[in-house]
Amino acid sequence: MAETLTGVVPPDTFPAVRLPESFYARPALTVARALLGTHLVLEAGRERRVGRIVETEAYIGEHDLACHAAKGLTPRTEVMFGPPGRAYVYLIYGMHHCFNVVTEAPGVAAAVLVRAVEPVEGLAPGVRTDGPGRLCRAFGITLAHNRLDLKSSPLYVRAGEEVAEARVGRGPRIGVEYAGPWADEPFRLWVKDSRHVSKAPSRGGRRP
DNA sequence: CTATTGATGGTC
DNA sequence: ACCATCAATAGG
Repeated sequence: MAETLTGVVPPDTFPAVRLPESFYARPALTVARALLGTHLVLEAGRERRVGRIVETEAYIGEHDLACHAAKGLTPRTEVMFGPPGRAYVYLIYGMHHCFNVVTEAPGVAAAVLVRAVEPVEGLAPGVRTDGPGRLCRAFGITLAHNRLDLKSSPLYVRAGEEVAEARVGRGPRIGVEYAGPWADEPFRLWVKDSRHVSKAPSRGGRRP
């Protein structure tokens, strides 16, 4: 297996494993589903960190009030208006980073938030990778990775094992209650039998 | 220039 | 339930 060469294999020894731009050039919800089971990879020097994506959320465009692009074209959202297959990384609450992949054709501002991965390689035992902030912390993903092209940079996604439809869970996105009717859209997807899916705060549990 | 606000997560 | 902590955004 390639793993036996970890640490001595130059970056881009296996460029073919990268998902092509055509993978990302589709509606965000389609990409969010297709990303389940794929591998997020970050090569930093001799280190390679890999996680199997088990939870995603789709932000489908400017009309989606939960999507940052609903603010229009700004310096922050510009990358979402650009070509598909780029990274959109932002800082939230002053301390956590969130990693997204840009989807759809240029001009359509949509993205998929990667909310959780299962450790596959290069991640210290016990380090949690459930939750968008925790997985970025584990990988070392920061604003320095914003706008990177996933098909030509050390940060990319490669094909993984298929996830059968029966194993896909679906529900409302987390933390977007401000988005009115869009908060209820079931644009969050996860692998049902994974222990590494983030624990979603229960909505609707609030009593008057 | 100042004010507000989070695609969160840890702690109480 | 509280809150740490700052980039981006809206508004003056």
